[in-house]
Amino acid sequence: MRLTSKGRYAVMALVDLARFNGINPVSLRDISLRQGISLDYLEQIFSKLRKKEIVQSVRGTQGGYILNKKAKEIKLTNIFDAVDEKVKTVQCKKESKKGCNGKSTKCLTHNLWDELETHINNFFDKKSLDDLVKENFERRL
Amino acid sequence: MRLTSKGRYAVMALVDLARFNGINPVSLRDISLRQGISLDYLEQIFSKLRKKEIVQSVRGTQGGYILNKKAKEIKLTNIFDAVDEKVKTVQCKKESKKGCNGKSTKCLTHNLWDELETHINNFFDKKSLDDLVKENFERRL
DNA sequence: TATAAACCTGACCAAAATAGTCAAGTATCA
DNA sequence: TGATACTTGACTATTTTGGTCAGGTTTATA
Repeated sequence: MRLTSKGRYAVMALVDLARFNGINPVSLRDISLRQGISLDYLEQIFSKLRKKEIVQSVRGTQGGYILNKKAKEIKLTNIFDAVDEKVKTVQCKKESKKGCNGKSTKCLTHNLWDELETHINNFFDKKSLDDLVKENFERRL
Repeated sequence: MRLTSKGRYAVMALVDLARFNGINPVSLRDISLRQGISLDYLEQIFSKLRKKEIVQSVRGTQGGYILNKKAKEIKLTNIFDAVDEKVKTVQCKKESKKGCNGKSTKCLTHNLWDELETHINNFFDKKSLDDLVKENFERRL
């Protein structure tokens, strides 16, 4: 089981954005420099975040991104969803008519992974971007 | 984030083994047939399980494997540990002297992954092999 | 004691996913 | 009109995964 860095970068970038979120949009270039994430990669990530309406883009000089909702309303689940970072457990549905392993029943661990998914998602559902900003900078927005 | 099937197979095989655990050892061949897991792959997995003393092997004709502890005492954490299925989150320690991303401080999500790891491990610490056997076969061993 | 069942080990490999890079735009503000 | 910044899509090297394959060793039993 691994957590990929795409999800991690997305969260880092958004915490950074949330922190500097104000009157002016924040450019990806600034985020790239502060967080040490390649600009090209950030663009990929923010493209997805924009499509899921987590951020808004502002084009042109002095453009950049702003949060589309309050930091408190953006849950980590939303972020991971946006960048296709899901908790993928068992792919028991490949041959849809059969159960796992091509047998006629569910595999012995089927329910286990379902429970785990729920467990993890609960964790991410509770955490908001605002929580992370507070934890890191010890101040309210 | 993904869960690999090695961990899943290990759990499946052990649930099967726990169910048929009795006077005679259970052969990998039987497990392979019942669970639809390749024999070669099972051997790799059981080699690791044996090293971590989760199972014992019995050689020779009529040989096979038996559980080394009571099913109730084998937690899923132990199983995943044995097959190197860990919750790997951030590898912030690559350049050990620096923080994440080569910066001097921890990355903004460092604590988050720590918390998540704890959260997931709590889940696996609570679940025992015996729980899974009961869930699947609705009877006590 | 021969033999077959079963364990044991390590090397090897194809496919998929990851973690990006690169190139070529388009939009918009100053 | 030029600079800045977003936008998109193709491409790719590396790593991981999910196994297979070959060649053993051990031991119960016929």
